Amino acid sequence: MEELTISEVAKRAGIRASAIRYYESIQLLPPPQRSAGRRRYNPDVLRRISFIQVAQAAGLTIAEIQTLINELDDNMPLSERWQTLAHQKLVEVDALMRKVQGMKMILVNGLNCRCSNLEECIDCIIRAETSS
Amino acid sequence: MEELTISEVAKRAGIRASAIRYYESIQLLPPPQRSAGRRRYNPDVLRRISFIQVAQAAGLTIAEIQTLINELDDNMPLSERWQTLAHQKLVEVDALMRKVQGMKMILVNGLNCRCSNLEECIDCIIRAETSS
DNA sequence: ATACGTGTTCAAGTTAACTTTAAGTCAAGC
DNA sequence: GCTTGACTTAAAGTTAACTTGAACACGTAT
Repeated sequence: MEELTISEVAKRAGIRASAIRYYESIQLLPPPQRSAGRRRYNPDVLRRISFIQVAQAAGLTIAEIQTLINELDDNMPLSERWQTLAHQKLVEVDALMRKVQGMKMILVNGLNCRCSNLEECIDCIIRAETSS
Repeated sequence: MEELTISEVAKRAGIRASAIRYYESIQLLPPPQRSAGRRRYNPDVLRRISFIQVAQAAGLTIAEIQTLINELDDNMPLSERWQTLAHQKLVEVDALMRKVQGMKMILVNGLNCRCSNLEECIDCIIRAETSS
């Protein structure tokens, strides 16, 4: 079992060493062993980091990932906590989706804009916006 | 022509007075007249603010809205500048849309998760993620 | 011995778009 | 004359998720 330096872990995970130290400082990663003061990581840490990355990609905040991982005193199984969060987050993500679609509509309207001055254009854009 | 106080403008526009002062400080809004030191607004300012709000809803940053409004030395017509920005922004918004869809997929997978511990769940989630 | 590369900690900086706070001004009502 | 409420400014604070900087330690190659 080869131990990894922090920069090796960073490289393999595709993040910066400073991010790893930050995760450790907020208890998202457990403190690793040290050799001459330097961190030495078991390759298992890479799975942990992958989890963090997937959770972030799903829209969970670091704070939410923390409670997901660290609430050991809570006897709810992990899958249940994950599902609870996934449920909440799906509501947020659906709202986000609608917002992005709204953004797109405004922009597409903007592409059809033929106004020559600000006053005119303001009315044109607002008309397009409120009529949709 | 009734002039409005800053709090009346704020109320009608649905923003805070501090936001209006901020917009003025960064030249997004022109400095209004003063009466006894207090700002007095022509109701026209409400159209300006609507424009800012629509542009923000379209995903433009304040900096982008600034260049859109304030680049008067540039002889490109407003509609053209707006279209250039809309074009760029549509690319970003499409990327955002794909990201949000990715978020949703991860979350829906999460709802099917039946893992009982972290190790198992990490693998389960990452498997679902990488197989999609 | 010394320079180098990589590591360490802790505090402060980054970004956007405002908000909050502190300290002071002003007109009107009592 | 004094209180009240709305206003003014400039500077500092907010949020998330890190990054950067300063000052120092360590082991290895020269």
